[in-house]
Amino acid sequence: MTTPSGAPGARRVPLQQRSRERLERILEAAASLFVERGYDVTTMENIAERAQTSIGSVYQFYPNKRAMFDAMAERYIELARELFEELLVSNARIERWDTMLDRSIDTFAAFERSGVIVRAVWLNWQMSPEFLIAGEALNREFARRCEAFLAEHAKDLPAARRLLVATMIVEHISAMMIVNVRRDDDLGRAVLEETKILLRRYLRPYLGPPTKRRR
Amino acid sequence: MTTPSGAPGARRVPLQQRSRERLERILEAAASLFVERGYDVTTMENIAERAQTSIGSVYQFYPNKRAMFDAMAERYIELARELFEELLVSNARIERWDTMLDRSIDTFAAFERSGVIVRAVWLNWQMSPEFLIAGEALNREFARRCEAFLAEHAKDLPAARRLLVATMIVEHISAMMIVNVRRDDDLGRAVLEETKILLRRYLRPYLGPPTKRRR
Amino acid sequence: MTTPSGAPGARRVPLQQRSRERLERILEAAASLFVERGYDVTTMENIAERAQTSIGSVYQFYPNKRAMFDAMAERYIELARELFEELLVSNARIERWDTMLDRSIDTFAAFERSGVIVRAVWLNWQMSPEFLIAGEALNREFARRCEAFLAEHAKDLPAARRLLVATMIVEHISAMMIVNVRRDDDLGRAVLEETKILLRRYLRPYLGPPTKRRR
Amino acid sequence: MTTPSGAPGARRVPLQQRSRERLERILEAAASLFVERGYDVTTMENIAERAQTSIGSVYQFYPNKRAMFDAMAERYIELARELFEELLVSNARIERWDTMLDRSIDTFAAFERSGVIVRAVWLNWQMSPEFLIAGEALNREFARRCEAFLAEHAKDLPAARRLLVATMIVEHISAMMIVNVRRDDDLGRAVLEETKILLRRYLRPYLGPPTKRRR
DNA sequence: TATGAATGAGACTTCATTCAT
DNA sequence: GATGAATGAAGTCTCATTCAT
Repeated sequence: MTTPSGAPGARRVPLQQRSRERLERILEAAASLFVERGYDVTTMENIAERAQTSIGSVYQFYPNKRAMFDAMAERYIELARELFEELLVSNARIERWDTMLDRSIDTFAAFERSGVIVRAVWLNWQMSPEFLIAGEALNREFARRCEAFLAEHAKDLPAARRLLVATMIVEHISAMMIVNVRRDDDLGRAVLEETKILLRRYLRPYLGPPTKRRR
Repeated sequence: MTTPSGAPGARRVPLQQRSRERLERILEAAASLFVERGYDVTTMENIAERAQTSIGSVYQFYPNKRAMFDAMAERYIELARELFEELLVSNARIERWDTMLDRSIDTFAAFERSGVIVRAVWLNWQMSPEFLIAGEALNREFARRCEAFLAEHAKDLPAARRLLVATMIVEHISAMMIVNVRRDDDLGRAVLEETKILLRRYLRPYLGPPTKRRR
Repeated sequence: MTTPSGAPGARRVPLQQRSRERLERILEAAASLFVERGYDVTTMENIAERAQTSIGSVYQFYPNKRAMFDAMAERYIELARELFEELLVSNARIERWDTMLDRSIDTFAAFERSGVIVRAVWLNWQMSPEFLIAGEALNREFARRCEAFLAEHAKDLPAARRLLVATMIVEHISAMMIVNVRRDDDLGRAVLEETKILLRRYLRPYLGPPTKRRR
Repeated sequence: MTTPSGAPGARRVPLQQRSRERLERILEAAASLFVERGYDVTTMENIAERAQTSIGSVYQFYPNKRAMFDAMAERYIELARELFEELLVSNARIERWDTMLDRSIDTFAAFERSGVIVRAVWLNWQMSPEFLIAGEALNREFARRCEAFLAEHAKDLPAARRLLVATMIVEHISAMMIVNVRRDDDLGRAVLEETKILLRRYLRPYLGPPTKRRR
């Protein structure tokens, strides 16, 4: 956040072509290992090896293992923020809430599939004990936004239940994202698709038939 | 499996009152740490300390950390098996699928709340990189059973989609169990309750109105 | 040496039948393990197990592992001393040095074969780094006695070489005893027999033809 | 065997001057401790300390204590093999068996004195319970070679006794090598010299007067 | 006294991090 | 910068010894 974009949290911002490539290789290597084995179990040696560099080079860019993850996380957040803005804009034009839901899930899923780094951050936020708090905070944040949406659109939902329903949406989508990231097969993709149906059926009584509602 | 219940996989099965208490303390300590920090990060020293014993005592009972977890897992499986049998019996008497669903979720939730050891096993199976495979295998097994149920009851569901819907049920419940275990507050419990509603709405088109179906 | 014979170095001198038996069992168990695996590698647990007692009982008799070995060693020394006296007496009656040599080797070999405890002490004195000094001291002592014998009988041997020849006798016999203890087959026994021949041939130039020499 | 000489079985083969020195220091430190205290009793910490390095450095080169010893052993074997070939060649030119014997003993003795590593391997093969089997196998191998020699040259020795005499030669030389290694004083060296005499006298009846025999 | 559980010092080993080349 | 060797704190595990029953 304090460092310029491109290598947030990094020790040194590489300007040379060579260095930038190396940094990218290191980050990808680390991310893929974090996905495969988890943050705790991955060693710095592992990372250097997969990145085809020396361990010294890894430390050239990041002062420690945690900083590396944090750098990924910042990149994740930055990308997610952009995505979210776009999503808001594009959703603003949509009239039906079910389409918005589909669109949101698709967008999020596409994001999660967009790179190892994103996957690594998501998976470890959600699953590594080290980062549970971060992951939960994130979900809470999402839930708050959802709640706002419900406040505006779910006229049939009592205010007292709004947070609950919002949490449901977030946690179920979040869980299915993990399934999606972990199972790279057809079923994984199908589950995501089916989740749209599931949520549509779940939310209908709260949001009403997905006809044009706006104004 | 060959050792008596209560200390499967153990090095030594304590018969004295004192020792049994100590073993229980160690197991509880380990389990609570596994829940709080995760399996990988928890050290044997941590466990001994929280159990208020020496590290030597821990090793008296289990030859290594993994064996300890496995012992918990065996206990989990044993209890889960019993529970499952009971559930089958009690479900057999129920006519409405939505009641069965509620009952199943309640039973599972109660089980998960029944002790730290159960929680530790569940959480780490689902979340620790060490055990991901075990956790996935377990979910697959559950899905298979669900599939069989759907084959019998979900007349409106094409065979090709059965595995998908079964996977949905399992993964969503499983995910909410994690939420339930992790958030020990009211919202945690409410989420679980709401999941019953969610699944009822989701499954209705497949299983029809929850009227008496049997014969 | 300070404690009464029967259990030298022991914590407690067992008077009861039961206890004496147990002590004997422990000592035999320890000795056999010391022979098989060596002193360092043998654990107190191992000993208790093979003696079919508890580890507590072992400590009832000996305050620590070393004390156990020392007790065996004292027993060894005591027995060896007796043997040596007898040997001197019996050798006194013999006129031919080769017969004396044979007799000595046979006696020593028989002694070494007389029990595990003796074997354990010998082997570990000669081979365990822990006890090397003890073993070397013992050999030096033997060599000194041999030297005295040579001084009297080996008229053709210059005084300057006496210690050397004595050392040769001791070290070669000692080494063959180890072979004898380690290899319990025919070859092991044959080697010992052949060593008599070897030493006879070696010593003849120093001690002259083995005719009656004694006045 | 696949790694270059100097660091067989090693984790990492150092190419830098500095590292090679360090490795050598570690190996020497370990060897000297193995000689002084024996393999079992020597700790990795001891080795690091004497080598004036950190324990981590020791593990940089060898994954564990055993691997370190094995590396030494490989070096020993390699050197011994060369030596043996040379010995065969040089012996081929010699006509008298006693000269060959002397030469063999001298060569072996010089080898044993050539460095701590060699001494450490020999001593521990012959004495540490961990390696007894290796040591015995080695001696058996030597004995077999000796037997072959006797088959060709000891016309007066019945075939049935060949193995025995070969075993005698090997075990006696082997034992004296241990004496030689352990006692670094004049007597130690003298014993070795005297052993030549001993074996000459012992073998003469089997091999005849040491005149030219060949062809 | 016999038992065996409890203890903890100390050995082995890994790996994040530093540092010399 | 890049490299990879060096470091040592920290974790795993064993086993001699003590202690409660």
